[in-house]
Amino acid sequence: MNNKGRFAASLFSYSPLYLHGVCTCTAPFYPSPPMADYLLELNESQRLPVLHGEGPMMVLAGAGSGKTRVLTYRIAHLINQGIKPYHILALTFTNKAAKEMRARIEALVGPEANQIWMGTFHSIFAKILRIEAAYIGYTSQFSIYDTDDSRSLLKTIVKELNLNKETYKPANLGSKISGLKNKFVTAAAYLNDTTAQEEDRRSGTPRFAEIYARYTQRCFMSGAMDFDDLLLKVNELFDKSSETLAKYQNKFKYVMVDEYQDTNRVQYLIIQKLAAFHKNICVVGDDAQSIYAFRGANIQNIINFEKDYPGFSLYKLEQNYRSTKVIVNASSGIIKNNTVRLVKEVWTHNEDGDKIKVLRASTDAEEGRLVASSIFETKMNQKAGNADFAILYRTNSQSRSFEESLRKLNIHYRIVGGLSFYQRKEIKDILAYCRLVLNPRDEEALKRVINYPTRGIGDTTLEKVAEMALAQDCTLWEALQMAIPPGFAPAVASKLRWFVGLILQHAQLVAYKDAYEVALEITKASGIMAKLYEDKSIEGISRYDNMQELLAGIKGFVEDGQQPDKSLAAYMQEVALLSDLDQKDDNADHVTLMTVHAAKGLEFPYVYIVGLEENLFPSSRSLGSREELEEERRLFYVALTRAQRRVVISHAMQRFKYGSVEFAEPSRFVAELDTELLDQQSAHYDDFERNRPGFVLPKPARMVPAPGLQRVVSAPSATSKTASQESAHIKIGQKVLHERFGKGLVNAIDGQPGNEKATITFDMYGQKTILLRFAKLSVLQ
DNA sequence: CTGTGGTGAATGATA
DNA sequence: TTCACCACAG
Repeated sequence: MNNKGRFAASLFSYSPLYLHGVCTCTAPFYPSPPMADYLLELNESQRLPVLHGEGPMMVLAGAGSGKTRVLTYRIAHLINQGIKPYHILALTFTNKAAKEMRARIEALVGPEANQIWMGTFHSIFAKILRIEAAYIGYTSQFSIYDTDDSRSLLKTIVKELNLNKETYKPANLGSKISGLKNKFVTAAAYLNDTTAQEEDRRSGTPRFAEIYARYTQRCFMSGAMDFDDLLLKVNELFDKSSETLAKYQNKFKYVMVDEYQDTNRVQYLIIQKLAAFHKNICVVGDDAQSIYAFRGANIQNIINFEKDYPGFSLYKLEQNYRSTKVIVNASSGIIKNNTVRLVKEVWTHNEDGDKIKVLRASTDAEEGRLVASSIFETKMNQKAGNADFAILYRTNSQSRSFEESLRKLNIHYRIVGGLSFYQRKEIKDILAYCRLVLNPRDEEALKRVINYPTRGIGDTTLEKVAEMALAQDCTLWEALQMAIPPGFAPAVASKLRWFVGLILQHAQLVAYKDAYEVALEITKASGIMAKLYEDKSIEGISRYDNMQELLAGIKGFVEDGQQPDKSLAAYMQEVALLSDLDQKDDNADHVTLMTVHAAKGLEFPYVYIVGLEENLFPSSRSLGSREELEEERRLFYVALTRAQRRVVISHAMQRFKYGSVEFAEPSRFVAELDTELLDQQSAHYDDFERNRPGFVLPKPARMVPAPGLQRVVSAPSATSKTASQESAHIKIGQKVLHERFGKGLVNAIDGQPGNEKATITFDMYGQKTILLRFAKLSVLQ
């Protein structure tokens, strides 16, 4: 009857079979009305999913193909068709994306757009959990533990169990627990899993199961959930109470999921449950942009989608509107090196555009200078503004050299990510007071502030209280209240009493004062304000300013007309799940510096992808498995596809790591770029580098005059040995030594002169194809 | 109990 | 390089 099944069957393939049909679909559910204006703004393959009526559907969308647009218009269209906005659930990746989408929908359908349930998985689920908390033994005032809180709790537990903190590192325990939770393995399930525990014994952490169980129990006692719990508990809720599930199934007649490729197992299960009744589920994603496997995202979810909804409609968006042909072709070429892919071919009508530049720097500092001066130059030549540029790196710690160089050229920049505002100590301290006022059982918040500012409640005292809590199997807060008469010197007891009173007093304010008033009063009464005010050091002043900024932010929240609930609880709920990407966008003109992960979903005319070195990008931690390496490659794909007009890539030959210099070689991803799309600039090497033993100077490429502020380095002298000269020595049958792969035998050489590729069988690593231009090879015998 | 200074370990991306 | 933790002196 239809051909959907056939397409569904060929959706996933290890050796991709390209289908040229752009889309398969049934006729739109709704009889075609006179086409609304907004539908004319879409191309054919975008319009079809927008018009899709009921029933499950998936939109596979290439980068820059208008995925968000489709989602936005589809929701708007549903509302125009008479669907009530509060029957629509839309799950996005960031709060910012949700906000923007809501604004665009509002422009199409009017103010009722604010009734759509739209937000991140975490924020929507937190909202549901606040409403339904009683079903799972929580109150609606539960706290949300961030990563630091979780780690600190784990640390306490390890200490309580008298375990070695070297073998049981909080960070490792935390990520293991998170991984389990995302795979839907609860502590109870883990305790029953003898195989897993056997594995723990073998790996030297036999008591892991116990720690996991205790962690879970302590979170529960503290009335707290960690990030993973926000998902896990919703699932638990729906399992426990079928009426609650039915309520939400009925409420959310239409379920939309953006960035579906980045959902994990628990998210998948919840979506499946919610959509089980109406089956009006619409997922949008791009397998090539799946970059969160490390936190449990599972490509399997896309395959499961076929199994769960065998008759689903598949739509593909393959026309890229964002980037030039060079960029589209380069990124497609990169992603083709992955074996696991879905069937999709991205193309564009856009102009060819500039070739991709590769900047080579001798050091990370020079990389910063080269990139900054290239931005400077481009700004002049192209009349571009700062905001047209982005510098994307693999790790946050790489930002420094770019910051310095940009600052020297007086180019304004903004760093996204890294230490966010809400992660700063002074901010977290104030928020911990707020948390405590709302939920005094919150152990982590309590430990954080009971002696901050210092008020004579030291470690010994706290330890005593903790012992009592442990003995009585109650929370610190409860122990604190009953502990006051016995066992404490009168002076200490009165300090404890004072603290309890402080919290209780403000807890009462919550009922009738708004978030700003409560926060301001607790900041004053606790002594934080005075403490921060006293400190007149540079950092101290900035801490005080941050406090003021936080208070101003809370005031802004309270005064926001859009915000119906002005309570402290409402504010805290908002703030706990903010990510750095959600920062209020200011319109100032600055270059954006961020990780590639953070750049997902964004676009910039000029994109600099930096630090393209082995062991950095791809990360050294990814080299162990094909899956992880392919994720790195998708990450590079994401980076490339952020660019609209021009991509510049850079790498350094040496960089600072742990405060000392490490040598680096160019990333394999650079070699994977089609050389026809590359425009190589000259390399800059200092003498130190050139004298390094075993160093082979790459083939000098076309010299490009450095911009005025750039130190000009002369071309390699005639006496230095170039790679092309070196590679001339390399013939078939030759034995060679490679810096990383060791000894090998050359089987074949092909490619253009100056760009030869050699196929070499290495003793240790097997056969590899290597670009001689990049390889550090020396000839044996 | 508090504050300081020294030592040692860590840098993968995130809600 | 930077941060976290520990020991020690006040």
